[in-house]
Amino acid sequence: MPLRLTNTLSDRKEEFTPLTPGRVGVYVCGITVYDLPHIGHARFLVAFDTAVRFLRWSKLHVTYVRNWTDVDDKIIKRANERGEDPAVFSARYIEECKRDMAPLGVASADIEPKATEHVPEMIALIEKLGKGRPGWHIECSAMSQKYLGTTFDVHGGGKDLVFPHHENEIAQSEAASDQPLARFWLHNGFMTMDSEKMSKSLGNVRNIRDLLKSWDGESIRAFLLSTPYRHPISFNDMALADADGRVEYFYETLHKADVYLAAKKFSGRGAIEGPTRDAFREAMEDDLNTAQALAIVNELYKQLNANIDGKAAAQKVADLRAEVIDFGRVLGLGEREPIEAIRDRRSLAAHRKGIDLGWVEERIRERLAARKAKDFARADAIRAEVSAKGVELRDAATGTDWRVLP
RNA sequence: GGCACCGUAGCCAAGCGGUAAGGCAGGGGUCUGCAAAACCCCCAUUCGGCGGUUCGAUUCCGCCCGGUGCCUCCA
Repeated sequence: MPLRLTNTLSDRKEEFTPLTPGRVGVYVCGITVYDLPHIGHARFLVAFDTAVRFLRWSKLHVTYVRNWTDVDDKIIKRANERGEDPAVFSARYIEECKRDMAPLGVASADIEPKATEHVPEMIALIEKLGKGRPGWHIECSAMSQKYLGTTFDVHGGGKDLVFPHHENEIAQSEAASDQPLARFWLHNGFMTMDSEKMSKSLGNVRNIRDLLKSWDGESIRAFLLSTPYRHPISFNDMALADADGRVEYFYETLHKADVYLAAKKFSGRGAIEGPTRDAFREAMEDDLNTAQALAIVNELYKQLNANIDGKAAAQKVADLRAEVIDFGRVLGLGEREPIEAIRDRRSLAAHRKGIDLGWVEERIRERLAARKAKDFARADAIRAEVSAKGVELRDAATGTDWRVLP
């Protein structure tokens, strides 16, 4: 089945074929940098990052351009309020944005043009148009044309940009070039906060940096992918906790597989040509349905667990492991070294709940001694003690591990 | 007022013409000193309501009810 994308121009799913076979040009309207990025920014960044990952997984050569709008009235106003040079101000916020995007697995685009560095191009476009006005989204018209040509494959952005930003872009670009601007227009749906609009006046804007104090960036990404990119998505702590649990499950399973394969002294490679691969591809080909893709990945993780529990052949376990890793690369989930991810995530969770790591280790040592002495009453008392603090002890043949309860 | 979108099990959420994915919660089981984790089984005769089109509708059309967004250079 070919890739089908919902094109805002026609408001329907259309079969996607690149203008130049094998190559795709993607332009996404990026962030206007006057504050820290919020969860709504995370939504579009993750959505298009995933789209690009999938195109590349599909063996297409992608040129991904995502701009930084680093000059506009809001930026100038904000910089002036702080007595700062607008250029210095916006440059700083670009760095802050990058810092917050990294934990969400959002990679840099191939080209990240800045509006301030393309003023001559904007002026040239305006001159072509006759009477023109700086602003009116001319920056995206100028930059997309420069890096991707007058007509390119995909233009993306938030739903709010359909009008007036993208209408203006089309009007001025096409007036100047007499060619269609982009063939496919993709718009991600809005993020609401508990089904309510996220806005400064309502005081419910959540920036990524604050969220990262409590949650693993990958959990935030998993939450964002749990709904198709075009649908509205409602932010709430329970949905985030669900996503966090899913990421936990992924890494626990991967780690279990690693331990299993190491015990079997398996050093081969897994093959990734299973029937599930087709199902996964079809889900993504259906307008990048990450929710469906995630369900398929989940099913595969379950199989991986079942095979380990059932003491399956190492090759079978390695195959399944290779497959979940492969799909994970498209979704940007489960890409870290499992043991490190588990450790980092546990530290974050412990910090969130105010649990002292050293204290837990000490309790585990005490309990281990009690268990060796067959003093199970004492061992259970220690379990209850740490449990009261939100820590769960997990006994295994190799020793006692622990986790922070959700 | 104009224009969109949404309403699927207790909760989150796919599917959008062929007879309801997945997750959480819940119930039962295997395993376990205890406890988890993991796995297996169960959990919507039904998709806001009423009509219509169709051999067949959660999926298309109309109306109604409920929720949200845009129409101010907010992703």
